[in-house]
Amino acid sequence: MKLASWNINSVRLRQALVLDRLQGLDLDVLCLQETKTEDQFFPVEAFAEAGWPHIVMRGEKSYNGVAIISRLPITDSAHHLWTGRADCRHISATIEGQTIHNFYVPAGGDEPDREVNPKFGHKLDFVDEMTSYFSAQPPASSVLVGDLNIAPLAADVWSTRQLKNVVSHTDIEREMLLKLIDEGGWVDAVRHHYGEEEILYSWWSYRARDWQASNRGRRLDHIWVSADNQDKITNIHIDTATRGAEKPSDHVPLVIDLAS
DNA sequence: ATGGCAAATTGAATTTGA
Repeated sequence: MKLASWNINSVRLRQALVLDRLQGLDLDVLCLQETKTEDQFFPVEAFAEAGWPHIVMRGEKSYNGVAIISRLPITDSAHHLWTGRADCRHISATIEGQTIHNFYVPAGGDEPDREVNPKFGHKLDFVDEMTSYFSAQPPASSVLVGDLNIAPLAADVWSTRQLKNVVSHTDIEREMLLKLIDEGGWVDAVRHHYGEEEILYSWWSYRARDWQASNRGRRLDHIWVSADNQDKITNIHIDTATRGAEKPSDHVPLVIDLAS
């Protein structure tokens, strides 16, 4: 199965780009985040006509939103309300016996202090709940993908020193994400493939004059697999070129090939 | 420790992202 994760930053605005990448990357499954579209307006017909008719989504107006687009049948789908909120930050689907979890973890606002910034508290609570959830029911035949909004390793950011107090790379977030991987029973498939030293990014800010020249990226998007899937990883690809598309998302697709 | 931007919504300014 060839599966990708991509924060699309509006699926309606970038519908053509999604179709282009589905075809160009020859994907079986695409997990989207930040679709920013209510379910009734999701462009299901366009994807179905192109050969990806199996779609589950949870969207809302303006914010958040997740979807799983597949050319293989989806035999089950579910979601969980993390931190008790009905926001659209998680959906799961079963495809060819694999349970695929698609997450959009809260960004966390600007100030890395939950006392003055409730959004940061929400983010920490969200990750903490994910840890409890997966610790209690260790994943098997599972894949977890998404925009987790945390770059855990030094080689996941352009400057670990300069981002030390910037939300997404603070010590507490880095520790909590590594704890979630460890206690939740996951393997970071991208690091398993590339090692811990290689500099890897999945997001480049819109604010740079030239994203490629400044290259101040962060690895905020992730693909993890359950331990029993570890030896089934046959390839990992970060589709950096997509950041240079016309009207791009600020995130790029991450792709995994998983042997059946 | 940013910020030179972008998207969606409501009606040119605000919120959110990271």
